[in-house]
Amino acid sequence: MTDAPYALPPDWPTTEAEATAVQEELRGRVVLDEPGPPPGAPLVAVGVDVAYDDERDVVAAAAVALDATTLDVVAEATAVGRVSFPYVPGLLAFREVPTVLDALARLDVTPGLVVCDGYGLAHPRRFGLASHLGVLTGLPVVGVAKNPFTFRFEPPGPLRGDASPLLDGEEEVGRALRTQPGVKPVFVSVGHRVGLDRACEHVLRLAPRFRLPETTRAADALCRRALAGHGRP
DNA sequence: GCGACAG
DNA sequence: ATCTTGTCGC
Repeated sequence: MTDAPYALPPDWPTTEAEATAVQEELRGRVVLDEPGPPPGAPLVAVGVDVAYDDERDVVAAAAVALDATTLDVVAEATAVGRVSFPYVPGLLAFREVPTVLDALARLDVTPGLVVCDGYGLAHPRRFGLASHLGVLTGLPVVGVAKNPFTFRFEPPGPLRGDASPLLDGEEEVGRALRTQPGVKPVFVSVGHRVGLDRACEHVLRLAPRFRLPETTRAADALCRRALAGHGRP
């Protein structure tokens, strides 16, 4: 018997109370003292995202692997599942992780870095979607969100690459990063096995032209296609 | 106690 | 997340 790649734990929760307990358990296994993949070296960066059909209770996930230097797509995978958890702020991971793991398992390359929508450390309990994905896969994971959630920040400078701390009180839980000049920043936080400095360097490199990193854009487009192409060939 | 709150 | 056309601009 070999272990399936990226399998869910046997005690994966279905209720909010169970989820809180599982989250605490996983949080004890996060690794925050690794610098992460060096920005200069060759890297496969994988974007993951999900789309929902609330009518049919269906969720589609996509994983798209890019060469982080050329931004060429080197692999793609999708997975479709049932929505098995409600949207609860702070517990987003339990809604998205199962189907995302399926998509990652179907990818025929090993990710050097995973980029997901949402947060890692920038989370009420310091353990968001990116953190869950990191601990469950063992991969370096960074979270890139479009909104500041509940956190405060001073607007970063206007230039591409300018950044400012994302703050929970006095604590820097992430960074507001300007990926395009004069455009609203994205909100970067670390998930697992990556430091914030390198996380921002990678995100910046992955977003040479648009606000969101190409990993996110590619995964977003693919999961929407997967959802649409479901139910009628 | 209630609302706000990533996707 | 999702509901949603054309339109303005580089």
